[in-house]
Amino acid sequence: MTKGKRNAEATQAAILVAAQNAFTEHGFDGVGVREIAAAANVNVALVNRYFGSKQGLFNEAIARAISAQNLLSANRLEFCKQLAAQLVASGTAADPTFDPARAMIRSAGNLQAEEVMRSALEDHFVSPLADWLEGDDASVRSALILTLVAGVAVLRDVLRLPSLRMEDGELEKRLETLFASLVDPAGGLGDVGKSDVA
Amino acid sequence: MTKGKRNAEATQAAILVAAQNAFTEHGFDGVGVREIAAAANVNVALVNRYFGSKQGLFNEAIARAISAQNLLSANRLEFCKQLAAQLVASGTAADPTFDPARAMIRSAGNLQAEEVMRSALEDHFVSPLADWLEGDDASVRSALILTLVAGVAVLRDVLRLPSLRMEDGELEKRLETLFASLVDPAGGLGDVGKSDVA
DNA sequence: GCCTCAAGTAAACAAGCGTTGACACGAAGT
DNA sequence: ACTTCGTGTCAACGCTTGTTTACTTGAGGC
Repeated sequence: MTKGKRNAEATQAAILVAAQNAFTEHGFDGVGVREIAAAANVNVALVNRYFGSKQGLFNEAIARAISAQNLLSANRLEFCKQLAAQLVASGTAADPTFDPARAMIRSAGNLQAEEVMRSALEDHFVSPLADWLEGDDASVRSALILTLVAGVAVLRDVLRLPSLRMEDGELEKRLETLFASLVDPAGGLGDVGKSDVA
Repeated sequence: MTKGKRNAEATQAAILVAAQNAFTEHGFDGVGVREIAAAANVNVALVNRYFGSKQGLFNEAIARAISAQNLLSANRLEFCKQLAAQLVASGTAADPTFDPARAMIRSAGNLQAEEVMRSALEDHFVSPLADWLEGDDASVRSALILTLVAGVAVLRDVLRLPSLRMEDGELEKRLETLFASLVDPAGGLGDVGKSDVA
């Protein structure tokens, strides 16, 4: 099957991988199809042949990424720990890797890309997570968990904000705590009798 | 001074406003200088004359916005309330308005824009806020507050994630709680049941 | 009036973009 | 051997981009 030459499957895969890496680093508008094709050692025209358009390629890239991860298997405490750990660990790879979060943030300027990302995140992240949370305002709490993930992706992985790139230990602990307060249906909400900040 | 015609000051202002609105809606790469000039009822060449380049125009737009807001005057509780309220209120204006957060998110794909935004946020938001917080890990806590702001900007204002666009009351309450837990140096960290105030 | 310089205009530049159609290759089917 | 068709190549299309150059217009100083 994999002959190395004249193999459509391998070519499509190569294009997809190159596109994912490129989108991660430069976003949808920041990279051209010629660059992607060159990185995949493939002719430009093949991008349009196999994926219809640059937009189609982006859609496919996002779709593959979203449907490939599942964090909901662990118990509630483990979920918080794993999510926090994964967040502070991301962006540490030396060689360019596909990071869906970064790719999405960097493509947030494109209107069509926004649409793809909205439905992908709502259907494959917020909604399942809300079901799993199983409490009051599960929808809002789920969305707020994604909010933290997105915020970290923006400031730490994309903008590389100095304050978020050191003291990883403290950061991870704080994130874990925040997640925990959102996983718990009560979650520090309730009456303001105690815990007063003034 | 303001004669309506052949007024350099007014022209620069018009270009800047048009640019701010355009960047808010389409991001740096999503809008052309011709569109901006047209929206400002101004010739294209004047953009480069008065701001040097499209990049210079963007820098000026961000710089003006960042140095124009200050939320740190209130006490700690009020700060949380105001920030949460401002977050859920943003993006409700009917006519196009300049929203620095949205403009930045939508421009996150551009490398030079990233640099401007990084230093602007670090110097004029995270750093002052960290000083104001005055506790252990003030830097991390400050950055995490901005993380929530950025996350909401991404998901609610840019991607318009359905889950974050309803139940505004609950959302605001939850955000306020999260902010409070980050403003408080202990902030739910450490052993359970304690919430000492400095 | 006249001169001068800032303010505004028009047109073109060079480069890049996504996309497409016509063509060459190469292996499999008969 | 010859046809067939999926695969890959090449060159160009039309369009948009940011920027610049040469030019025209307008208002104030003398």
